[in-house]
Amino acid sequence: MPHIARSPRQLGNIIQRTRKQRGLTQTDLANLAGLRQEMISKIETGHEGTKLSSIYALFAALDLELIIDIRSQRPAKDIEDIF
Amino acid sequence: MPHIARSPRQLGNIIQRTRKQRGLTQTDLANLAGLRQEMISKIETGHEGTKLSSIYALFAALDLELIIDIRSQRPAKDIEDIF
DNA sequence: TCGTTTTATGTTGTTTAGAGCATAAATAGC
DNA sequence: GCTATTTATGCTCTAAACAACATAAAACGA
Repeated sequence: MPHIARSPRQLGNIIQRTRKQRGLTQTDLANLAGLRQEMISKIETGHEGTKLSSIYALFAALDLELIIDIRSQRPAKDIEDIF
Repeated sequence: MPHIARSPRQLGNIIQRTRKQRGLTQTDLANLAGLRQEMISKIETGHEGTKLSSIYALFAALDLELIIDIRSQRPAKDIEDIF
């Protein structure tokens, strides 16, 4: 199921949730993505300055995909990722 | 219609296309997003090092939304954003 | 074609990401 | 509770983002 990431904070939450679903620690994920554990920690807590390359590295490691859409009026269902 | 951005390059293409649909120049968009025209140029051509904050600023200005999904087997239809 | 607008490129200075390492804080298991 | 694991914080250093300004290159319109 797709998740809307309206902020780095929400993006971090989604990454964290996915990582845990995969049974990975921050260190595991860091190794998979070629990053460091400290950076995963920052990203998961909503770091604004993260680079695109880091995000894509994480997505590849977690098998996630980035989709862009028009911020239209969506079904109320999507009020799920608020925090 | 949603677009998959599998790389900064594709993300840049989507941003550029949306900007033109809105009838904006790079300078217009830069002003809207609080960035500089040179940066829009780099982002649209696929700059890997762009910061999340810049991407979100652009998305807000263009009324775009970021969605995360599992990179599952999608309908072949989505072979549209390849370049 | 010429002149204008738009986009790409280049430079310098400042800020910050991220590596690498240490360690503190928090969490989980017993 | 205690211990081990995991996550968060703090440090220095190097590389790179971004602002700001200039200007070249490209695209557009009469």
